[in-house]
This record gives sequence, structure tokens and C-alpha cells, in this order.
Amino acid sequence: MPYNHSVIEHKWQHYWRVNETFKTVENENKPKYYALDMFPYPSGQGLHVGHPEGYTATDIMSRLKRMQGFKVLHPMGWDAFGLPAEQYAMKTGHNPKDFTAQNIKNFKRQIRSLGFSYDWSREINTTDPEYYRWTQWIFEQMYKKGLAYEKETLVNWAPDLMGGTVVANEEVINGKTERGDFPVYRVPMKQWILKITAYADRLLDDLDLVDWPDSIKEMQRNWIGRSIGASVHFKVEDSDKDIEVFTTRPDTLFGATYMVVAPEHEIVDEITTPECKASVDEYKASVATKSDLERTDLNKDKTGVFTGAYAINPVNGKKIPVWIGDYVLASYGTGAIMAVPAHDDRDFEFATKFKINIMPVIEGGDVSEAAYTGDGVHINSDFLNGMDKQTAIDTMIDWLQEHGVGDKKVNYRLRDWIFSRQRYWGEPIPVIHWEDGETTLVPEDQLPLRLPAAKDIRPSGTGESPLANLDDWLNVVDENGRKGRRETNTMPQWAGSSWYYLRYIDPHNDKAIADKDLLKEWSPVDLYVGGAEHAVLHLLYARFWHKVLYDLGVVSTKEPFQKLVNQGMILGENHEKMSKSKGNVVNPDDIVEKYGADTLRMYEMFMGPLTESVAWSEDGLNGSRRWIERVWRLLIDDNNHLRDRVSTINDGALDLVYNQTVKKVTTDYENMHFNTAISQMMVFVNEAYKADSLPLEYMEGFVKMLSPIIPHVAEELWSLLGHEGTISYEAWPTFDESKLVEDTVDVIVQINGKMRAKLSVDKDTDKDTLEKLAMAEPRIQSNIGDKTVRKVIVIPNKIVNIVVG
RNA sequence: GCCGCUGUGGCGGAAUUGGCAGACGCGCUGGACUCAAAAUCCAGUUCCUUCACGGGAGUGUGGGUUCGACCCCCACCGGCGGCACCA
Repeated sequence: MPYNHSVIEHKWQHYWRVNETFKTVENENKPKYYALDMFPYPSGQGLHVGHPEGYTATDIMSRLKRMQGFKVLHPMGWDAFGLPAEQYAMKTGHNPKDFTAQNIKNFKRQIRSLGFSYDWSREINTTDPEYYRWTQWIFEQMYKKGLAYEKETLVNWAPDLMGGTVVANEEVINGKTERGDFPVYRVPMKQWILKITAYADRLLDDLDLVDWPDSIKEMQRNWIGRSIGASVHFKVEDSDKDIEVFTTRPDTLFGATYMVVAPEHEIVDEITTPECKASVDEYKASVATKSDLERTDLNKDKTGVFTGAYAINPVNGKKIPVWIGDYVLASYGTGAIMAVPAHDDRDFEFATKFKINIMPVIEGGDVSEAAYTGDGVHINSDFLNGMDKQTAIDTMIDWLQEHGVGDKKVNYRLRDWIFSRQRYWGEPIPVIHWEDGETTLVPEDQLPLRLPAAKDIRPSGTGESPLANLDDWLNVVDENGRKGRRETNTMPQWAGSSWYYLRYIDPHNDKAIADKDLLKEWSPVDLYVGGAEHAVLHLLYARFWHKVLYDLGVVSTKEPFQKLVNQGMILGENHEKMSKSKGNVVNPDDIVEKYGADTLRMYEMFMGPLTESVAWSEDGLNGSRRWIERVWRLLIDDNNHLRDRVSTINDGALDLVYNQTVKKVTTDYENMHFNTAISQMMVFVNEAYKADSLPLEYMEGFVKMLSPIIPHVAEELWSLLGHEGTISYEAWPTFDESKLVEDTVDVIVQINGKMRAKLSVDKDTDKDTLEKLAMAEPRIQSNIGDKTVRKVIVIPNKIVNIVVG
């Protein structure tokens, strides 16, 4: 019978399900392996062919490890809060809960059809109250530790998104929202904030502990953006006010010829002179209405106005003007800078435009042309004269400390995480605001604070979430009759995904986020696979929460994800990103139906390295299908019986290639080089087709090696080879090193580095013999001709290179 | 602009430590099987040159180190990703 994917795949998926083949067993005396996929947001569009690429990779690793004697945790779940469900609900009047449940059902059907070895008894869903109960619990622990606080702050307000909502810095791309591309404005609002900056150093330094792609580590380092410098205090002339600045170049303090303060800085109104008040107010107003995009991208031209005030440069007592300008950000450092136009490009541009004095303090460059930002000998700098940059920096910091006007200081580009969202479909923040001004947490024993059912979700119109419309839920009264109002903000989508990998370890625990011993047994995640788009957002937040839980004694590892792999993108056949509008989207359902899940899995692993982006090819897919059929025909005849060629007779013809294949496939799998592992198995099959007899032992080993990639076919072949039950826990094949040793080797003979002949000689033939044999080759002789042999390099078993000239 | 990655046949991609460039697959060409076609099996397939043996060129470009470079170094060009007034 020819290979019938549909019958086989249904048969084995059913078998795995009823036998609970992949149920994780705890407390077994085996090494553990935790293989995790980034769980999906169950969108209405269903699965995309990009999803199974990463899922297949972790599935191969899970199946390999089981056969290598590991206990494996390989779960799946749903990151199901999120914007699209709420948008859909608002548009249609449906409930996001029902809509989400329906999408999950479809996603689960699709994922199951691909034959992944998930332990579905551990499935989690971030929108399940029994799950978000613990998301809220973690928030409460943060609140108690002072890591969650409310503050009136400048937020990224996107009035056109979902009836108006606040988005995190990380969700703003070029001054527009990541989702939907709406303009973002900076407005003050009271928000919940998580103090991620308190962990900045550890988030940076502990990157050294994990095995992640360098690019991701680098992106996180840049995002955290630690810079070391100094703070310097400048007195405002004729006032008791003081302006503190942060600078990485305290060595250039003698070149500071003016200061700039962010327009939003509170000191602006205090120091602005009456003559300048009108122009300052006008400037502040114009800045306030600008979106971030207009302040940055669209307007590279520097703007600003003079406040009328002067500050005193502490190092030389000179009077310098204080300006305001929006090129200084209120949110970084102290919101004020000392400007050194001679040695900073931005200050140079500003000073040139406003004709402010430019004073060089380092030799090199020409300050009439451009700022000089390189190293050099300091000049015009009193006690720093003659020093290089680093010496001058150290000397100046000492001076500032001695005179009490400054100190060494570290600053971060990373800002605290604005955690509130003005949305319905998210975890309610478990907080009550009382009429007397007190703010309390919902007591832990009353968690989860459930999201109220709502038929009609509408924007509140006030900038608050739709929860503000739901009076029954909103208003509370305590035992003393004190009235309170629930927090109407909900958590961002990143909340549930910041700790889900822990819940899989003990998903039904109603006493704790997970049992402490089980957390110890399974942490950390050994392999985490997902897209690079989460490089900073999800991965930084999850690391932050993990460290908080570490400090609370909940988890025992410093880092959550030991090894991280980013799979590449699967592009459309036209080499462009798959999208509906381009019409190049491939639906996995169609592929599974027509070719089978095994073909899809095999093709996605064979098309190129896991980490690279590769274009889809229907021909390539078809080739994978044909190879599976070729494997099938190698072993199975037309009557669905094992071929007679498969027997216990071993004539030795396949010894070498089989042992090579076991060795290469094993190491390639372990290094996740699936494309080359497959090509080695293809080589093996090509050899097997030429062999007279197919030793049973080798065929069984081969089927085992196939099983992580094409598990349904492998299970069926395993049965046809005469075995009962599943192949999933059979011992991984081993190779015989002695069979890999060949007695003769090919040695290349080169002339001036160009290959001219090949010698087939006994292994370990000595240098002299090799040289003589090489010289005796007719082709070598004719190539040397009448030229002089200058030198002969001989590397036994490899090469003879004859240098002539 | 800055940071990181990347560049190999008609296509997807291999090449462990500096040692046969192009494994494996797709496509294409030829042969076997067939009345015929499809499927399958076998063989060939970097380019130029040669009937052939052979010879020459060749891993984005230019240079360098080396007996020998896809691999190491320098400069440049193209592609992808990230950051982008962060003082």
C-alpha cells in the first residue's frame, strides 16, 4: 500500500491522545529538559506557516531528549488577552471572551493536527481567572515591595487607538503606535508604573549567564543603555535655585558655554525672567501639542528659547545662559544638560543656530566646522590641561566631589514600565481607591479579581477603560461604610506572558503560582524558541518579573530562559513577508490536508537553517513529500509488508554510512542543525537503495532518527517493523566508532595550492612515502614540467602541496 | 548617522580547526521501465574552453597574511534587523 498520510496521522494522533503518551512525569530520577515555545496570541486568522517552524524545532528536541532518557516538559498555552479581541468586540458587540474561546479552539485544532508532543494536560490560558489570579498576585507582591507605584507622569497617549489608550515606550515606533500606526502624544496622566529600572544593573549584567543570540543580548544592552558619567550642579545666578545635569563628559566642563533645560522641566517657570516669559510660554505651548514624531523624526532642526536666566559654571565661575529646547528630554537624566558645543554634535548645531559662544577644550578638529568628539589633549581647561580624555574625566570627578558640586553617576536609557492600559480585555489591577484618599490592594484571599462580564463594551469617553462604565463592578463599600472605586486600568498584554513558563510547571496549583519543589525540579527553561520580534519587550519583562520572584524566594534561578533561539521568518514564494494584501499567505491547514503534517514538518526543517529567513517553495515542499514516499518504499512493499530485503543479514555494505549517519544526525539535532541532519539521512537512503540487504538493526535505528521530524511515519514504520506501541521512548541509536575508521584515505596533491591529483593510500601513510607517491603521479610531473620544486608541504591523511616556481 | 548580522551555481542551501568549493534537495538534461504518459529507478548538471584527455576562471568588490583563504586581517559596495536628539 502506498504511503497514506491522512490515515497514519489520524491513527497516531489518536493513539498519543488516548494513551497520554506525552504526559510529563514528575519526580522521575532522570535529567530534565524543559522545551518551551513562545505561546501564541490566538488570533482570528488562525495559524500561519511561520508558527510550526519554531514549534517543530522544540518538538524535535523534546522527542530526541525523551529517547535519550530525559524527562521532558513540553507545554503549550494561550496568550489570550489583547487588543484585537477587544476591537472586534467593540465593532460587533460580541464578548471578547467568547470570541477568544472560539479562536483558541481553532488554534488548538490546528496545532494538534501537526502532531506536536505537547502535554496538553498543562495547557494554560492567560485570560482564565485561575491563571490571572496569580498574575494579580505577582502585581501585589511588587506593590508591597514598592516596585509598583502610581504616578502622574508624561505618558504616550494614543487618542485614536481604541477610543484612547496609553502605550508603553516599547510599543511606540517612530512616534506612532506599534499596533495600528496611530500618532502618540506626550500628556500627563496618573498611571501604574513598575520600577524595572531598579533591576537595570542585574538585567544588564546577568545577560552574561545565558546562552542567547548575541544580537538579542546586544539589543537588550542597548535598550537598558547604561552610561557612566557625572552629575554636576549649576547655581542659578541671583537665586537659590540649582540645576543638576548628567554628563558623560565631565572633562569638557570648561567648554560648557550654555545650558539647556527640557521645556517640561519644573524649574523653567521658576527661573524665567519677566522679559522672557512670553516667548518661553509660547515655546512650551508649541512643544506640548507636538507628537513625539514631530519632535524627533520630522524635525531634525533644533529649536529653543532663552529663559533670561544665567547659571554659574562651578568649575570656573563663569556666567552661562540657560535655554530651553526640546532636544533635551525631560525623561532622561535630570532633564537638563550642560552644553559643550565644541565637542558635542547636537550642542554644536544648537549653538551655531543661536550664535552662542563655542569654546574648544580639546585639541583636534576645527570648531568653526564641526564639533570634535574624539580624544585629545585638553586645553583651556586649567588643571586638566595636557591630560587625555579618561584622565581628565577622572580628575574632574575628583574635583567635583571635593568641592561638593558633583559626583560620579550612572544613568540608564531604560525607563520605568508604564503598566496601565485603558482597556477592558486585560487583567484587572487589583486595587481600590477609597474616598478618603487611601489606596488598598484587594486582599490576596479574594483574588482573582474577576473581569466583570460585559455585553456591550464601549469607550468611557474620559480616557478611562470601558470598566468605568460598569457601575456594579466599579463601586465598592467596605465594612465601615467607606465608599471606594476600583482601579479601572487593566494590565498590558505583557503581564500574563511575563511568568507563564512557571505556571506550566504546576498549572493546577491553587495555593501558589507553582509548587516550590517542582519549580526547582524544572527551572530554568532549557530551550526557548520564538521570533526575534520579542527581543526587548517580552524577554526583558519576563526577566524582570523572574528576578523579582527570585528576590521573593519563589524561584531559584536568576534567569528564566537558559538557551534562546530565534527562528527566522518564512517568507512568501516571492521572497516577501507573507501578508493577506500581497496574496502570498500559505495556510497550514491546506498543506496538512494535501501533503500531511509530516511533510510540512520535514520541509520546514529542511528548507534552511532554523535561524534564517527562507522563502516558501511549493516545489521544495513537494520534494519533501517525495522523499518521505521514497523512505516508505525502501522499507514497505505494495502489500504493506516489510520488504524481504530487510533482515538480520548484514553484509557490511551500510556499516560506514549508517554509523556516520547516527553520529552526524545526533550532533546536528543537538545543535539544532536540522537541515543538515536531514541531508545526511537522505545520503543514507540513497546508499540503502543501492544495497542488497537492509540490516534490521540499521533500519530500526534509521526510523528512530526520523521520528523526531516525521513522527507519524516513524510510528507506523516502527509498527511494521514488528513493534508494539510507541517509538517515543525507545532508546536513541548509538554508533560504533570503529566502523567509522576507513583504512584508506584520499590525499589531495596540490601544485601551488591548486588541486592536481588525488592519491588513494593507506591511512597514516608517512610523509616521505606520500611525497614520493605524489611526485610519481604523471599529472603532477606534467604540471611541474621544467619548473623548480621549491618546497613540499605534506600533511598526512590530508594533503601534499608542491610549491614550484 | 550608530550598532549587529549577512553576501556561495538557475533556486533553497552545505563546507568541523585555514586543506578536494558547491554535500543534500529543487529545477533542468539524458537513459531504463511503459503501446504511451505520469509515477518510479539510474546517471549527468558552477561557468568558459575542448570531440575528448585536459586547461582556465570562480564564494559581493579591491587589497593583505599564508605553502594553501568561502574561512583570518584592512578598506569598500549591496541586503536584512535594531536603535535613532538618551547628554
